[in-house]
Amino acid sequence: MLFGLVKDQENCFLRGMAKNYWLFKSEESCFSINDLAREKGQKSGWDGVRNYQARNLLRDNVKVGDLVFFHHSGAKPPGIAGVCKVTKGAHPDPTQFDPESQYYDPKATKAEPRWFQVEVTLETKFKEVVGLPLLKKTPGLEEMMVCQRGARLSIQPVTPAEWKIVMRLAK
DNA sequence: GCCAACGTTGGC
DNA sequence: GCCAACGTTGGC
Repeated sequence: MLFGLVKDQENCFLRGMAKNYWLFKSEESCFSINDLAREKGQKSGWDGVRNYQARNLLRDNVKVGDLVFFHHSGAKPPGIAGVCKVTKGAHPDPTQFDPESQYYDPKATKAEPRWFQVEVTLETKFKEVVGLPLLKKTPGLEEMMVCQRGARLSIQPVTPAEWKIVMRLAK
């Protein structure tokens, strides 16, 4: 399922067609869309991803120019808060080398980094968060990964059709 | 706070 | 390589 989607997107990329779409999850209390808005240039490295499947997507499939839904987890309600754009492709996540960081990984070395990040720049903050309950009851989003029970992956592919529907909900 | 779902670890 | 135990995520 996931593999199929990623494969499609890869093909898309190879054919030089439209950009890919993603959903990145962040705990609202940890790093919210407002935090991103306050960053210099409204951009930030998407650091702290410590899951191999998500890491692989970041490293291999997320490309400059791709568009990303900024999703707040742990919020009331959880939901999509806005859109950002990938402005720099995969590079080592610096927090893995920082003993002071909560994301420090003593097994990672600069020669062989284990974790990667991309840079995202804020594009749009939605007037209202598109809440997960609304996503779940919207026709056409039944298969959307974030709507699935137990879908913990923090970097998720989004289909163009799903993207369009969510953008319509945001207006 | 509960708990389901999922990932990781480590003994064997 | 299996699988039980444990830890984490994240909706509710």
